[in-house]
This record gives sequence, C-alpha cells and structure tokens, in this order.
Amino acid sequence: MASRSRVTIRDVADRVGVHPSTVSRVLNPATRGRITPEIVAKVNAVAAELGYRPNQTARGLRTNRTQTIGVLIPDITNPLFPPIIRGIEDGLGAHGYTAILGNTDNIAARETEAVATMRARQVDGLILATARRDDPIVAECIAEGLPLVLVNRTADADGVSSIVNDDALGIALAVRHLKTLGHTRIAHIAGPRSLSTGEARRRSFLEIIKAEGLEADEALVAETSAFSEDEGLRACADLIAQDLEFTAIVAANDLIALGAYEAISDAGLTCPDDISVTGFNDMPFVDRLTPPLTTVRIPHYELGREAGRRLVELIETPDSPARATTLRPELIVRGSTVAVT
Amino acid sequence: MASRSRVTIRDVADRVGVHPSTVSRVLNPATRGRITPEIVAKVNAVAAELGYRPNQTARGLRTNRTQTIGVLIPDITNPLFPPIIRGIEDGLGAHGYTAILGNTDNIAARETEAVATMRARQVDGLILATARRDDPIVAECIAEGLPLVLVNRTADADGVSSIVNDDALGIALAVRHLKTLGHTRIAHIAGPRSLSTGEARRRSFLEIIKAEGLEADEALVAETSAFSEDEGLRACADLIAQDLEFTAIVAANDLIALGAYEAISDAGLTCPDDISVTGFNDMPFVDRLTPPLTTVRIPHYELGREAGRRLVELIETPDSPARATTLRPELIVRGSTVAVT
DNA sequence: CTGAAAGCGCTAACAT
DNA sequence: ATGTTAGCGCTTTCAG
Repeated sequence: MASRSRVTIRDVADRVGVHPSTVSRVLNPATRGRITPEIVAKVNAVAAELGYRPNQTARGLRTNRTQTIGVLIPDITNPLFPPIIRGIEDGLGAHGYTAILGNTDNIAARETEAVATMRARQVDGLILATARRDDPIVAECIAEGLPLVLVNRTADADGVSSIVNDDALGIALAVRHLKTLGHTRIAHIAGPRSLSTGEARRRSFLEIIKAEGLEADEALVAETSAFSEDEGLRACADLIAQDLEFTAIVAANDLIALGAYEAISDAGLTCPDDISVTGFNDMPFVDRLTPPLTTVRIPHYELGREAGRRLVELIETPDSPARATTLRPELIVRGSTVAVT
Repeated sequence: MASRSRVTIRDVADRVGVHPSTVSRVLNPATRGRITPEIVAKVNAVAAELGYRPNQTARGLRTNRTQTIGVLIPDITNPLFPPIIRGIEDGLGAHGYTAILGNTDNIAARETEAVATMRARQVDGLILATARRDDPIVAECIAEGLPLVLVNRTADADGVSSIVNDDALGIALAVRHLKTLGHTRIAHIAGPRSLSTGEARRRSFLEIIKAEGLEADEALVAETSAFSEDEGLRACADLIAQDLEFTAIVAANDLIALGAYEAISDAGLTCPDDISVTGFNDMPFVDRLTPPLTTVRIPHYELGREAGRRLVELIETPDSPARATTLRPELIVRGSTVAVT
C-alpha cells in the first residue's frame, strides 16, 4: 500500500473507455474545448471517483516546465524577508507556481550552489532578494535566458526586471520630516555601497540635503560594511566622537538605527532629546522600542507579490520587456524624532 | 539558446563512447564501484567539461522519489517559524532534499489544498508545524503511509513522529522562578486547547502549581482562542477585573504576554511592580521591550533541524519506528519578573 | 563490468 | 473530435 500516486491518466482512460490522450486533453484547460462535453463530464467524474491527481513530475519532464521557481534570500530569520516571501508565494500561487527557497547568508558560494540545485530541479525562473549591484548570478541568468526578477535589492545590469522600494522618496520623507522639526545638521549612517539599497539611500541623502538647502557636510555620512546593529553602533560612535554637532541621524535601516540607539546611550546622550533618529524598513516591534522608532515603512509584502506576478509574466510571455518598478514607502512618525529646542 | 538543461546523460555517453546507463552508474554513488576507474574518471571529466547537470525531474519520474518534502506552517511572518524553517532546511539539506513551503494561516481548507498540491508534486514526505491535536491531515498521512513529522506542535494520534519543546519543563522553570521570587498566587493565560502547546502548558501549569504547593485556584487560569496579543489583552483584562489578587502571570506565549503588558497598563498598574509576567518562545526583540520580558526560550532552530533529520530517516529507512522527541527549553530571566514586596 | 531494452506518466505532433 | 505514436531524461532489470 501507500504508493504515492497510484491512479494514472491511463487508469482513468481505461475506465472511461477512451484513449489516455483524450483524458489529458480534458484535464488541460487549454485543450478541453476540443472534446465532446459528454466525454469531458465522464472523464471528470471518473477522475474524481478514482481520486486521480496529475503527476507534476511527469508533466514537467514532458513539457520542460515545472511550475516551480527558485527564491534566493539572505536569511529567512531576518524579519525583513518573511513578508517578501509571503508576497512572492501569493503572487505566484494564483497561477499554480510553487517556490523553493534558498538561504544564502550573503555568501557568494552558497548562492552559486543554491542556483545550481535549483536549476537541477528545472526551475522555470528565479527571484533574487540577494542581488549585489555587481552580481554574477544576474549576469548568468541574463546570458542564459532564464527568467529572473530581482526584489528588494536591484543590480546595476541592464535589461533585468526588478521590484524595489523607492529609496529616494523614503529618504526624502525622513529628511523633510527632520527639517520640519528644525534640524539642520543631519547625519546619515549609510549601508554597504555594494548593495543597491545602501548606495541609493546614501546618494539620495546627499541629494535631498542639498535640494532642501540643509548643511551638506560629507563628514556627516558614516559608512558601514553591513546592515547590522553592530555596524550601526560602531559607525554612530565614530560620528559622535568627531564632535560634529549634528542633532539628527538618518539611519539606512532599522538595525543600524538600533545600533545608533546604543551608541547614543553609551555616550551619555539621549534619543530623542539630544539626537533624533530615523530608521528604514519598519521591522516588527520597532514600535515597542524605547523610544518607538520613527521609520520609513517599505511595502515588503507588495514587493514580493509584484515580483511573483512579474516572474510569471516573464515566464508565460517570453518576450515581455524587462522593467524596473519602484513601490512607494511611507513615513511612520513615532517617538525617536522631536523638534530641536 | 537558453534551453534549461541542454546536456543530457546521452551527450556525455556519446562523447565518452559508452552507453548512457554506464554514465548513469558513474553518476550514482551507489553503483559507481561497479565501473572501471578509468571510465569513471573519463565520464566525470567529460561531464564536467560539458557542464552536465542531472535532471532531477527525469530522475524523479523514474525513481518515484523527488527528494522534495512539503512543509506546512501557519504563517511565515510569525517570528516563531523562520528559525524552524531554517532548521528544517539545514536538517534536510545535508541529504540533498529540498523543501517547498505552504502558509496556511491555520485555515483547514488551505491546509488540505496545500497538501494536495504538494502531493501532486510527489513530495517524499511532509513536515507539519500546523498540527492540531485532532488533525485530519495527520490521519491521512498515517493511513496512506506518507512519511510525516510534526514539529513544534504535536497531535493526539498514535504512531506519529514529532519534535516538540518540553512544555512541562518550560512551565516548571517559569513557575519555580516566580516561586523563588516569593509569588504564591500565580495566574496562567492559556493558549487554545485545540493545540498541543496550549493544552500541554495549561495542564503542566496546574500540575506544577500543585507540586510546588502554591495556591491552586482554577479561577486563575484564563482561556484564549488564539496565541495572539489581542487575546492576551482580553484575557488579562478579564483576570484583573475579577479582583483575584494574583501577583504574577505565566503567559502561554510571548504574544499573550505582550497583550498582558497592555492590559496591566490599561488598568493603571505596572509590570513588574504590581504584576510580574513571563512569556514563552523568546521571540526576537522581546529583550527590547519595556520591561524586557522574562520568558522561556524554545530551541526553534533545533526543533526544525531534528524534524528535517527525522523525516529523512523516515523516508530512507521505511520501517523506522515513530518517535516523539522533546527538546529542553531554557528560562531567560529579564526585567518583567521581580520579587514580591 | 558494461550494453540493451524497457518504461516511469504525461503531452504533443500527426493522423484519421 | 479522438486515437496513434513517440519520447522528455533517467534508472534498472536483464543479458552477456
């Protein structure tokens, strides 16, 4: 007993008294119209009665399309990614596609390996949440024509579809909010420049500071090597040690902002009384911090859902053009930003 | 161009001048020993040169084993589950298995549907993090002999393998900690009794209260219909309204504890000064709450990893017996519990 | 130790 | 409108 998929298309065909290919045509929505309604009804009835379930493996071998896509993420335990993944699954799911996941911890070798196993499994396309601006996997997919969508982060390559947050807008919202509160010397703790998000937020910060007529002092931009609390702490401590007289910090993401909280408190200062801080992402629970974090909310679920939909489009309409899409973030004002006194 | 998996076992065979089945034997570790070393070397060299990648779909059709397993979780955006999923993938990964995920939101119809699509994809086994004590999917898998492992939650059915936290120990740690702090009237906000975790923690609470000689008052156990902040708030408000004179609450999980924080503050009381609170799970960031939450840390990653390993064992050793395994939790003492004054 | 042959379950020309 | 035929890429008896 216990065989996985006992009843085949042949069993149904024999029972109904038609040829297997007729059953196949009934089961496939695209060809169903060519079969006499009575036979369609009979096949469906017998299939239901026998508990027939199509064998996707066999179909995939024959059609060379597995309805499976691969998703590369850095780390599912980073709270940024679960909503993206759910969005992807919901964006795909409506079309019968299924995702397989690979956690790569931002390690290039693991990314390569994950792509290899996914391709061995004949995925129909790939979604990368791991892209670096200069990413060999992106180049490989483009070269080989494997449908590809980048989500959350994008790459510098041309001709690649991507769904990312509008970082320029997000940074502008944060900076204008601080300007409204009377801040004029605003620091930025940037993310890694090898990632599109780090670079875009950094560049946008510099641009908006000038556009708003605020004090443009390059010394007020601190660099980090990772979007992490540790790096935020280190960079913010550096900033404070330089005695630059800033009153606010725009952190490139929430984890960096958390590190900044710590550095501020380590220096004997208080957020927001001495220094206002803004984050980026609106991770779960940053509303429960002391003080609750003012941050830029990225529509992660929607990013994922659009990425899923876009990939399906790319797979099913092979010559649909590559498009770069941005989604609008939203400023969430909480207690970590106050007016200068 | 752009064909997914151009080079087949036949291409390699032709190039080397052997039969495809010989190449297959070389590529399969179990049969490699039967082939002359020179041929093995040559086949491997040509395979590498041509960039041969085995087609898992074809292999799966032939062997009826896809090396794919299905994982059902309630919701990946619940921070409980990402570490479990990573654990599962790491537990499987070493053996070449890949997981496909299904988010079901605790909706039975979605669970059934997810299992159906997974079975259509010929999964070799299932891991459920969604099990209810009385779960039809569990019954179905047992009846049909589909390898199954339950993780995090278990079911009442016999003969099913499970990896869960030792809830009795976790509750005992929390209660004894509160007893040490001088608390004698301790309340419990229980989880849903339809879930093994809700029921086990509830039962363990009652038992340990008696075993420790504390005041066993059934009125001090509040019920909830979900492990959620809203339900925690509601149940805790009820408890407070009854004027039961308790000084501590053991919440069935962290979200319920968060709701309790809110109810306590709504009632004009303070945690921990008026009421100490313990949680369960040690979710990310509960160390950053005000006050930082004393909680029972569940080894989620390890639960997942063991589940992955166990499922592989079940698949590859068909008559290995079902086992129920518990892993030990740990009490994390923070600021939400203090001595009675 | 290796080749031959068959077939997993399905779909897609090609016939009729 | 349906049946025939062939074969996707791989593994696995069975021969030799």
